[in-house]
Amino acid sequence: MTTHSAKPEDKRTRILNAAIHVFAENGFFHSKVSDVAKAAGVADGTIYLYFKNKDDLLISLFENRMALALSSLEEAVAAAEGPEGKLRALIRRQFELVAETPEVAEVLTVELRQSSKFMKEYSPAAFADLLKLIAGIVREGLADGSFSTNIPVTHAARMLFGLLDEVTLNWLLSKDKFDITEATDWVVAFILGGLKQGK
Amino acid sequence: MTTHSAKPEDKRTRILNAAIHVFAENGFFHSKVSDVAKAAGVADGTIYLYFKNKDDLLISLFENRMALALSSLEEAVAAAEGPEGKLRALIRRQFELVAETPEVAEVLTVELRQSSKFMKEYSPAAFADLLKLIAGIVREGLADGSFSTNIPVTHAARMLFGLLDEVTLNWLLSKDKFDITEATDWVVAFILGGLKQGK
Amino acid sequence: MTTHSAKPEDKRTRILNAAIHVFAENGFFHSKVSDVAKAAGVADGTIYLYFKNKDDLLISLFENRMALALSSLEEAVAAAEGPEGKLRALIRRQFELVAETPEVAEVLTVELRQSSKFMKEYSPAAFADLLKLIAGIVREGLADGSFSTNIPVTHAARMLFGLLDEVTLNWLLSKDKFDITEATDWVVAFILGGLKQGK
Amino acid sequence: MTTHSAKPEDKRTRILNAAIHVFAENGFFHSKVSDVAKAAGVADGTIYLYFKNKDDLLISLFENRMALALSSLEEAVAAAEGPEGKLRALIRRQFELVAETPEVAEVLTVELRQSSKFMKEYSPAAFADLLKLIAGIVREGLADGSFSTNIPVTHAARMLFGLLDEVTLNWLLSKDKFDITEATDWVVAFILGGLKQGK
DNA sequence: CATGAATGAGACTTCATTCAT
DNA sequence: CATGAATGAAGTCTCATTCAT
Repeated sequence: MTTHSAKPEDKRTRILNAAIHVFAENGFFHSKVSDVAKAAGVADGTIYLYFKNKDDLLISLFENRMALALSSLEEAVAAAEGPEGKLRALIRRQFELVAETPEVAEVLTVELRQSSKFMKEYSPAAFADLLKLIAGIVREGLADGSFSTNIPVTHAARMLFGLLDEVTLNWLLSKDKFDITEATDWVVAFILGGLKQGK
Repeated sequence: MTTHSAKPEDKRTRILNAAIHVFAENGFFHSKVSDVAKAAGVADGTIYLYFKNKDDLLISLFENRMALALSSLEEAVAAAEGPEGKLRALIRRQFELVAETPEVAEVLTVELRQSSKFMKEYSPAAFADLLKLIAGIVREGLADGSFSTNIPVTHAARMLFGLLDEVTLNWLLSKDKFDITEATDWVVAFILGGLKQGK
Repeated sequence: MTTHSAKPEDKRTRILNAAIHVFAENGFFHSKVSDVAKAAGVADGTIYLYFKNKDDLLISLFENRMALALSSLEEAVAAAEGPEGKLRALIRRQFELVAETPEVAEVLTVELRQSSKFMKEYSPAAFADLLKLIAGIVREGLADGSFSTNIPVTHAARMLFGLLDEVTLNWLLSKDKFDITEATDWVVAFILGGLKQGK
Repeated sequence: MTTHSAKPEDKRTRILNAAIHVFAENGFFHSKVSDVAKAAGVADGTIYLYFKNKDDLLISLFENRMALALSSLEEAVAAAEGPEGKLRALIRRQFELVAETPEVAEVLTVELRQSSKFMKEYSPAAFADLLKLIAGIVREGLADGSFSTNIPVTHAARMLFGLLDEVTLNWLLSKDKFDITEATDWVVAFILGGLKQGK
């Protein structure tokens, strides 16, 4: 009756997964802890055995999922050749992730902004790492001559992130989802050539 | 005393201004209606004479401020020459607005995203108009040969918006604000030339 | 533009009439003073020039309408011959009044009970007068031998009132209103002969 | 301590009992949910674990108490012989119930009328059953010749109910309560013989 | 007299969190 | 470890009443 295999970790994960669903559906503020508990199939009080409070649940979720996303992106980048290839791989993988787990993307995209404002101090480590990943590619491109710009690298990285972020959000909110491959092409083209590409 | 009696509009405006402050400071969900009332120097109940409920206050605020921002941006664009000039004017004015009224920018940037998720259906008309403004410039540039890209115009416009949006957010959250003029230059450079500018 | 003929009394009456409508529709507790004002075509504050507060409005309304109803009932009774005739006249007039002004009946029937509980001490004078009117008929009937009962007259009067009251309420709440003449016949028959009439 | 742990039903019942007290004392509209909670010895929020809202509390109370009263009345009627005996038993039991639990009677008598107006559609099932019980006795009396009237049975039943209801209310509001036995006698006499009894 | 914008006390209700079992 | 009934603080909103015009 009781599966002994259910390690504590399992339950923590189940709660996080449930939280993703619930937060993606209703947003963090409109979500009730008891909804998460119900979705996770645990009692309300159980949440508090694994998380300090509701905020901690959101933060843990960010950390958990951003780390996952980041490593997936890093993996894709690592497997690609050259700055342009890496950039394309990064963007493509990002869109793949979004398409595979839109609920995760929704929470990360929508709630993170809100929260990083509130908890002001808070900004998930993985977020900084993502910026670093992007910056690294840009830096590499500048070094080997693939890219050429005098925009400070960190700012360029942020702009790239914002661009991806917005396209992601747009995709999440749109009814008739556009095609990921196409999206990748556009974004890469835009990033590489700006509005003067082909020139 | 100065102006003989406060017209209704005055009070509504005062409440909206107060709401901007309060929402920018604490975020919409952490703000209490009574805080807005206090900041506006009116009784709690007075809020409800001008707005249906707390949500309506936020929506009204969006509508009001986005319309103002939009007309300012349109004005700047209208005064500029050529697609590139217009693009630069748009971006520069955007950053000027952000620098002048960071609280407004904060609410529009942070809360709007959250809200466009919840009120899903809701999206301020002015937001669509802003996208149209951007798209118009891009289209003009494509027509006269200033720009050249095969990215669909609406998607390009969205990407431009996301890029601006993110840079804005980054500026708002950063402690040591970067210089607007520089920001304008970077962003324009990035948009026009992408990472291959100069090539 | 201003009809000078609108004597203060007119406005007071207008407010009372409006209150009848509103209270009958929504009940006293669910009715807003501003609804009454709107229905009366006056400003909210004007209500307070004629009535001390919301409760006073209800009380005044009771007094006003019960007095009207009472005098109508008294008139009907006075015009009738003999105890039986008077009883029948009373009952018939009661039903006529109910049919003519159901809203008034509704307020008097439904709200008065509630109120006589709250305002415990309060009980409109006209109500006592109505009981007296009924008691008088009973007493007259006992004196001339038309009636014969050893129930104390005041209690008999109360029972008669309750019976009428309930039939009235039933009529008000029922969809397919029964015929007044028939109702009169039944009630008179019941009162005169009880369940053993004809015996 | 006595009974090991309070079953949920216990707490629900405690709240209902508290509500009776509070509503009888102040009336439904003037009663605060927090007053009921205080009287029940529970937290405000606990009320909402057992009842949807304040209105539901009142409705549940009606249903609960009317059902109890009805079964008591039915029991009394069942134990009596013949239509007259049953009628007398019904009336006597009604007055006994009122004397034993005047607060319950007060709520049922005063608030029910108000409510059946508001919640218009709402009318407790037990109320209809009570009318059926009365109608059954009348019908039985007509069948065996104990009673004789050409008033439609359902209307007769309603009149009987109204009569009882009013006498009950009168007793509740009067200071020097009359004697139940006498009241039973009067009412029975009135119902059986009308004002012409003895004839 | 009349207005109606403004007030602000207070009610209902929600829900994060606790803790006895 | 897990539960989920209970808590009670806190927030939104209503509306009777006032008062400056």
